[in-house]
Amino acid sequence: MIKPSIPKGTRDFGPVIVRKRNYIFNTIRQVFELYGFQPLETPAMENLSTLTGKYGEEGDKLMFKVLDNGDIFEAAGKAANNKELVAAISEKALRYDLTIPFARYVVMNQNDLALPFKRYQMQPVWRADKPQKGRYREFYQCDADVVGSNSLVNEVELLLIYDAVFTNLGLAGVELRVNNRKILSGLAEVIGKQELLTDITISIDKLDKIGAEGVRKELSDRGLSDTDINTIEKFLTIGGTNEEKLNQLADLLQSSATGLKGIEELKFVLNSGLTAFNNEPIIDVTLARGLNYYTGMIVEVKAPATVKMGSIGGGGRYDDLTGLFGLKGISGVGISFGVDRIYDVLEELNLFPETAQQSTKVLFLNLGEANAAAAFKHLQGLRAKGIAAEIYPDASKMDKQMKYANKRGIPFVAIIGESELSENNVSIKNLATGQQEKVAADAVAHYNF
RNA sequence: GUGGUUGUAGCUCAGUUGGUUAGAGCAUCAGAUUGUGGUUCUGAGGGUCGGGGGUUCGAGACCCCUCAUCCACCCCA
Repeated sequence: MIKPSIPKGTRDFGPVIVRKRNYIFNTIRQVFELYGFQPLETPAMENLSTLTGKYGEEGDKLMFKVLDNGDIFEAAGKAANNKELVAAISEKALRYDLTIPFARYVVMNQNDLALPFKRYQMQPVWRADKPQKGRYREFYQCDADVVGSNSLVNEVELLLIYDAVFTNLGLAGVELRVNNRKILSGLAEVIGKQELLTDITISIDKLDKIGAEGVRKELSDRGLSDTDINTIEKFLTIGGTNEEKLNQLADLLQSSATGLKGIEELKFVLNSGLTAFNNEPIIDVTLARGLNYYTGMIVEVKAPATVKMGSIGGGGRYDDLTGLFGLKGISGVGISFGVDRIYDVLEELNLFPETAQQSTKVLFLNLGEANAAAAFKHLQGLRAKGIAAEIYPDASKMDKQMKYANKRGIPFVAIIGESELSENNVSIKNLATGQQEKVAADAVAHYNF
């Protein structure tokens, strides 16, 4: 006998969990649709050539490659090294994220798409990472992106989507943190070390984790002078209200045109006057985000301070994403929801509504052929009214059927035994209260389950 | 890729300095109960102690290898 198991870093989602996950997916989807985003699905596999090189060296390593069919033995023999071997025996790989397939789609369909194109996509992606807490080899991403528009109105709309989704999920106290890559570029410019921009952002991004001292040390290791580090430290300690932060930034970055542009952009996004937020976005100058293709606004959503959880969503503007596939000059901006983490937060704060956890409302007990036949009429009547109802398929002992209802979490049991059959009524028992009442047969469809 | 943790029943875990037939709770099944679940009582089934090798009169325990697991780092969602 083989001991059943699933691959490392993958998960089964049982009925209870799928329901709760769907509640999150549905809430997000509903908001995406309300804001005019259109659904897109792309294949689980992409051509290896579409994906390689798009996520850096690390990404290529973490990509799941799909073995070619047929005789790979012969092809493998001709390979001289690992890289050639992979090329010889694999031409497809599992989707690594949703953004690159989206870019590929836009380029392939550029003649048919009405730009700006607003799409959302909720599908699993795969990474051959070493699994650990909150980190899996198969996980879902929920992205919404706009391509083909430089307007900052898109940034505002995407922030509103975050605001709406978390409001609809009943998750109060989330923090929408925003920054702008141009501000970080401006900082590097002011220091005169533009070539170290990536190193600077990577270090700054770790401030929460390793503290000011840690950042200092890392910056120094990456080749920055004490004067540079002092400037960066001054930058990192910028505080106060959004307006005060913007003023301090303007002061610090006055010699950088790029930096000032970033400040202008942030100002617009925050004070567009277009609308009001439930969760007002907060400027966080230390926000950097790892991906270095971002070029404008960047955003990250932090879970309420009461739960120990990092980011539950993030995104930003990137220029020229489709340039990789030969379509230049198309700018995009997008956001992403971390569904697994949102799930954990809702679970911890007990925020899943009852309706997200219930399936069948009524179970009709099966007490023999004639009784079951009577039950069937009620079943169809209830289903027509949108009430989930089912009958226990076997005429088992009553107590077994009751136990089944209990275990399934079905709130009501309907009993049609000999006496009910002759009296033309149904006994309906509420399993939560233990109370039971007889309801006339023709009134069952109107019963308040 | 680096460092560490833990592998014993379906699940969560006990198991003393190495010593007879490896235990508990939960879960499962049956009965108490031929029309009433969630509470209670009685009983039953269920384990090659992750796998392989070694030390020993004797290994679940000690040693080596290996596999799996979870956690941290790197990186990321």
